[in-house]
Amino acid sequence: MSLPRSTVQSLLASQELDRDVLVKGWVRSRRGNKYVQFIIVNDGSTLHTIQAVANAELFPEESLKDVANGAAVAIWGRLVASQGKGQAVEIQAAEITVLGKADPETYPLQKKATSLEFLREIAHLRPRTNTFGAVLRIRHALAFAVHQYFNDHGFFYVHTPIITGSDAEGAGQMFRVTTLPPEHPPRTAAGAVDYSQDFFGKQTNLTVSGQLEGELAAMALGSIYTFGPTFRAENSNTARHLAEFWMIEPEVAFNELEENMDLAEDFLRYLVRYALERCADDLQFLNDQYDKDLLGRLRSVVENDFQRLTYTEAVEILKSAKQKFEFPVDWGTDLQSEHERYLVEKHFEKPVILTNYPKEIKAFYMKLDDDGRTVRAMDVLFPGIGEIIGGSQREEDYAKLTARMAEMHVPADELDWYLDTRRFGTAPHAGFGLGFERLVLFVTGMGNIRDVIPFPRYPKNAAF
RNA sequence: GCUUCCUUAGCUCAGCCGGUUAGAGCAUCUGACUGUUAAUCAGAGGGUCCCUGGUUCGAGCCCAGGAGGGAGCGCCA
Repeated sequence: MSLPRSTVQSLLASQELDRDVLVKGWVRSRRGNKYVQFIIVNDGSTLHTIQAVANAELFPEESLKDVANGAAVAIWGRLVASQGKGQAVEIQAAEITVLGKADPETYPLQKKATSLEFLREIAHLRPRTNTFGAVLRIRHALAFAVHQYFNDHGFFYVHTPIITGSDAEGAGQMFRVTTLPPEHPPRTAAGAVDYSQDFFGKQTNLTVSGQLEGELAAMALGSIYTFGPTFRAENSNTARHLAEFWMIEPEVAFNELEENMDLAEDFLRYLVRYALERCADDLQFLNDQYDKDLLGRLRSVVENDFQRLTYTEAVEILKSAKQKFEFPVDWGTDLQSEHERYLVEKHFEKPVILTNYPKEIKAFYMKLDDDGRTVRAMDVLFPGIGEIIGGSQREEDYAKLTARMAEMHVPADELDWYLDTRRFGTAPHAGFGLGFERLVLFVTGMGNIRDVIPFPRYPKNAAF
């Protein structure tokens, strides 16, 4: 019996019946009587399961004792049209081997649905559930689509460093990377920790963004993107933040804000369309189980243009809104979640791109508008998610950039390498950052970002 | 970090005004059933009521502190 293993997905789609097959997977359920037993198997290749039928002449009930929920099994048999009603095909089992037992008394997953909070505590086993199988397959498809899109559009994938020697990237608190002994680190004469004796001879951190390095690459290769892990040591306790997450950051030389928005919109639409086309079963399952509006919302994103408006226009809309807000709206302050939600979910009822924010509330590298008050920033806001993309046209003028850095107390000496792009052959360029988990959150309709990454990292939690 | 809610069987939860031996559904185990579809039916086992301290004749229930979890807010992607 040296039959190659077939996936459940390929067997369910097979037109070729009455042939010998081998399937390997994990038992989801076994039921029946002393004459016939039905074994339901999933192997992760698809949301769906295949049913193996074990007749008592070949398999007395005692012999199937270990074929319990959660056990890994190999089943040889004949792929046949099902006699039952719930499925088109099934396997008439000839031989069943238990590859790995799962004690029903202690196996934490049961046939019945359970809470996402409980599954978060057993994140090492939750991929075996329908929900997380679906989420992880969709996550894969979206990651693949990211590379597909950029490759098709002439972008180069650039690997920016995970460990960074700069702590001035301006995107939040960083995790320190060091090999110095925490109890007795070497000290300088002045008593400070002597990082010159550390592994890299200086203070190093985990990256909070690959953008600055991405800009360097874009100023040579033209169109680039990064797609890698990113770390923020911020005490953010929300359903939309992680301490470790994956970020996609395209950067394009010669692009200005308008083209940056075009790229963001086309890119997001492509990703959502890709998932709708490739992950129909998984999305249908999530739609039915969690969010009846999911598929409609995804189609609406694919079919409708995003609403573009400036920060100033948004403030005017919010000020004349009938709705009362907890926080007042005032030009110059950043918009609150409730304001963004109003614009996206109530006023426009579609994704919104907000541009030209006051310079005071945005990063130092964003290009100053001619009025000197606003910068060429853009935030893409999605229903239920909030900010899914943050980006800008970058300040390419050396004098203006260094002036902004001085105003915002960004140490220019540490970013001298970055300033070289403005010294030598500077040019307009623009880019943005897309939080990959926020994209997966939107596409799957999950409510908590901790449920769209296999092993979530957040304050007080680094299990597994 | 702030606000607020929650923590009772493996899971999801109920538990009245503080009062005898803490309950249900599902799961598990045993049995029944000739093709089941989250199979069904019958029975059984299963509890540190999150922890610590307090009030009380008596605490799952009231009080204080702590731990863990959810939701919202802030920071942002």
